[in-house]
Amino acid sequence: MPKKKKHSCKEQKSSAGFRGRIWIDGSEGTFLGYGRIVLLERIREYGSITKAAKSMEMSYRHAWELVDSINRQSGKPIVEAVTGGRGGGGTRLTEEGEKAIKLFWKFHADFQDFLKSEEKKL
Amino acid sequence: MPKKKKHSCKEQKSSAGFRGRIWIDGSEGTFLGYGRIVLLERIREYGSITKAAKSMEMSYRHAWELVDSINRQSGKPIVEAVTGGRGGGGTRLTEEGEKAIKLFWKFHADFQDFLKSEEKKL
DNA sequence: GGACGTAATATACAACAGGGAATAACGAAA
DNA sequence: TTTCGTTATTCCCTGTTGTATATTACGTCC
Repeated sequence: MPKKKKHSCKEQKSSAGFRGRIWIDGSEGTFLGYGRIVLLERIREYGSITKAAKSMEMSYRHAWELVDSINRQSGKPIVEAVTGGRGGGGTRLTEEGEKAIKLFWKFHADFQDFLKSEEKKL
Repeated sequence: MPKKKKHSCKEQKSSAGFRGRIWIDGSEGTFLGYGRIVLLERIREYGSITKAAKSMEMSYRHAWELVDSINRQSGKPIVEAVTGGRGGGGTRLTEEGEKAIKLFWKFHADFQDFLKSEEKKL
């Protein structure tokens, strides 16, 4: 499992001076943000919270808390964990999770466009 | 000096699920954000970092560091401090500071519109 | 039944941001 | 010269946040 580039705020940064961050809120505050989305994608890729966390240089505990927060705030489960069994189990994304990721990236892309348009106004 | 409402993230929150925060970047990272702008406006109102900080329930130390960061990253000074003298001195906004505040609020208003339009797309 | 690797959970530890308090410097006004 | 309230600066303390570590639970495969 190769280590992937750690998420940093710079990935949110536009070329010029205007910057920002977006989230989708839930009942407990943040429901989905950039970091959580990356985590979900890594879980999809590795099928394991443990491996996903390691690939982001994030502690398992933190990753698990994020996943738990996401699931608690979603009507339908976003990720489903299997414990025990061959390989010890694992975690997979639900169809609802895929839809949530798509929704966030659309929001994110629109926001990048917004930042660009703001900078053009200068 | 009456205590004013402390800034909280909720002031950034839109009615529905889409939320976000914006900043204007400088050479050291954040140059102007929501909290810094409120601080500048309080300084304009009170003519004093001490009073401005108290009105926001922010420590003087923190307020001074923010002001210092703002001035360091701006070509022209944003706030000018006078030390000593009757009343101990004070701090006032420069014309450049006024322009910076206007610029940020415009950016902020555009962003609020953006959030609203995103929510309408749902 | 034992091994394996993961989820789930608790506890202790480290790092850091920010708060609070203390102090010196400052300079006009009385 | 003394007074005054502010700026500027330092030091210590605390709360929070996340890390590291250890332990238990789990279920399939050998």
